[in-house]
Amino acid sequence: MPSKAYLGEFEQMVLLAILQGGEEANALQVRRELEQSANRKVSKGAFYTTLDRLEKKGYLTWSAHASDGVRGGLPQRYFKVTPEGVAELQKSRDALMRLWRGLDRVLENR
Amino acid sequence: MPSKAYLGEFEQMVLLAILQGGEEANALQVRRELEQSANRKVSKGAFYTTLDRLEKKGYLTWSAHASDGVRGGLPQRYFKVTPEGVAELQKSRDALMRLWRGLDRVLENR
DNA sequence: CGGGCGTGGTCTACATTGTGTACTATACGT
DNA sequence: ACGTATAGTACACAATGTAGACCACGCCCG
Repeated sequence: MPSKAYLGEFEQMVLLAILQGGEEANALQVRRELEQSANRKVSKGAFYTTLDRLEKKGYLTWSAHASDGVRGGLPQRYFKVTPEGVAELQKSRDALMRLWRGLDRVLENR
Repeated sequence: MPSKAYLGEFEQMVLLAILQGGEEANALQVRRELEQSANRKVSKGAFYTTLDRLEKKGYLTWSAHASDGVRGGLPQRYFKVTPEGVAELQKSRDALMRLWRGLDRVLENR
């Protein structure tokens, strides 16, 4: 019984930021991508909490890789969006696309 | 002091659905638009609650027009997105645009 | 060679947003 | 008049968004 719920606004962005990193994106990379693209501050709490919830829902998986050479080098988490995650992203995107249709005049930010 | 918070996923859609109705969209119209475009059921509760919250934040305004001729014709609410609302929509849209960039291969739903 | 500091990551509490359900009020039709 | 469909309201609760304090680890310094 797949998802009855929809991706939240932030969840969506997190998933997208992971995809932007290509296969296996590491946490720092993702966080940076997020802050840049969305132009907003992302606290650790917000970030990891969301990540964990997305995992629980099956929209992403992760694995820990030893981070060598870096200060305080703990194992880092590397993320990957599952096909289910991608599917959800598609759904959200489609809906937005439809709702934006014809509103370019209004929404175009120039 | 403008918005520190971001539009939620559903809030965004509601605002967009109003815009789709042109100037002054009436509730029923908006709800229908929403259900169609987002392909999801929208309960009255979800709908009006969100509308009220958006109003409180200054992203929309509304007025009541007598609905003539219809069964049980209560005054109906007509909605209008404020410039602030539009600005928020733009922000969200821009962020998503940036995050989608280059992912067409992955996200294209074919 | 041991303690401070800068890491990445965890936990937890709380605010905001998303959602359904039961209820109100008002005219329409009969 | 009265039942009923209709638009909208009230309220309760679930899910998501968010920050901050915390923890464990290894590098660096003395």
